[in-house]
Amino acid sequence: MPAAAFDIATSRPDAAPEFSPRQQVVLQHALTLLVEGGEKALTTAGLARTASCSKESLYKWFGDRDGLLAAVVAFQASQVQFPSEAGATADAETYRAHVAAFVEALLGVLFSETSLALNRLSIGQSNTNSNRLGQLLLVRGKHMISSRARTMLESGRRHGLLKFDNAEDAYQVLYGLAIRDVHVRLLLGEAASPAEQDLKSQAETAVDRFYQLFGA
Amino acid sequence: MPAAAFDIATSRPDAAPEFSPRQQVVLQHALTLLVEGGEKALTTAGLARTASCSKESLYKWFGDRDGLLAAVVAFQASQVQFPSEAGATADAETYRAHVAAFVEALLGVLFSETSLALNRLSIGQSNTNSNRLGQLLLVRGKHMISSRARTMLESGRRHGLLKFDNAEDAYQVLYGLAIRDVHVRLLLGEAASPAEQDLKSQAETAVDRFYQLFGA
DNA sequence: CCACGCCCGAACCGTACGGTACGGTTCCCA
DNA sequence: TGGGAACCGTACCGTACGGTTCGGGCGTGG
Repeated sequence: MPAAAFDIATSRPDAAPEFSPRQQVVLQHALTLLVEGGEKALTTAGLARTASCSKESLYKWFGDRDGLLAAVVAFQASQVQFPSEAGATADAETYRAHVAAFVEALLGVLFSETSLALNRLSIGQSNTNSNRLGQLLLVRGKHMISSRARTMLESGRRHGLLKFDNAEDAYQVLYGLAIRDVHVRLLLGEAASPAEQDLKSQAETAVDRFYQLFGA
Repeated sequence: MPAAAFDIATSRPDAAPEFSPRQQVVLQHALTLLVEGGEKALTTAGLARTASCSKESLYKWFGDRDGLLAAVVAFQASQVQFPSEAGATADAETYRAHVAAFVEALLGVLFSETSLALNRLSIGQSNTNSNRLGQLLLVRGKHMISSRARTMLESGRRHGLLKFDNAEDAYQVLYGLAIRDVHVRLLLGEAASPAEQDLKSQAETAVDRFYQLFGA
């Protein structure tokens, strides 16, 4: 076993994996294969052919197929970034707009084909491999977003715009109002309805209802 | 190809598949294997050994492995049933209790290991096989429940207990308030927190918030 | 100019698993 | 009692894919 094999499980979640440019190109190809054909479409031979690299290099870089999958997840997670919260002090309207923009961005990420493909992959593997992929997706994806959301909501509370006891709880409600069962239905392969594709208005109504529950 | 191969895709969704008792036993074994070890644990040879039947019978009954998986989904869907709505006329408190009971039952089903295993399976396969499993799960599972929920909510509206424009929309909100992102987190392999395991209180708070939004 | 390292492409190996074939047993029904 | 249907257990086949090995090309540094 090469010592340089990719092992995200033991690395710090905030440590950047720092893939080489060549590796990033290969990982992007892997991502494309995954989005197009699901997990079974991502074979080592197929990726080597598509990305014009050798299987030997794949195994040198990523250790084994599981390492490759983990690298794909980590790579894509590193690509996603949310709009950083603008100035901390803001009036009620712009704050609410910030919240709506956050929700819209969240919907945009979760409903993207890339995110769906990676979620399908991780969920499909979640009862094998001691579940590395699921943990990875949760830590690098959901938990990052959740912590970002909590600070946003806490800021709203400090400014007297929102009222709640538990920021995590409030975020979960916001999430539920926005996502409902659409995420799971998309994961199962159902196409989004036209109304569900209008992310902006979806976000608006979710924030409307959120303010009915938690507005000060 | 045997003409009797199991093909749910062309059968009416409300037509009972009617598996023979022997087949039901085998399907129950298959379900157990799936819950314990995920999809890769369900091999034709393994199932034949576990269920003490021959691979030849499996192929005669279900056509091929995909037919077997579809049969497992259909079988389990036929096992789940919700508490049928009690008397149509009810005062406000018992109606609200009905809604809470419905939500609690919904949580109980969705968070069960069996449901999670089948959802993982269907999601993992959702970009192959022209997506039979996902369709099956949606039609026999989610859509059934959703239609049941809509009639329940419509009844509440007729009795002047709830107020909304679109029953489907209202149900989606109720779903989102109750499930939030717990379902996906469980699908990804994260363990439920103690609070999340208290289905009754989870359902109560969800219904509380639902009434804040849609109570008459 | 040579040596070394990196990498590509292709051939190769082992295995796991889907699917099939077949002999033997049990049970039903004429 | 004979024949057939259903079924079990097992052996078998083909293939796809993860993983390894090897030869050759290309750039770099001494």
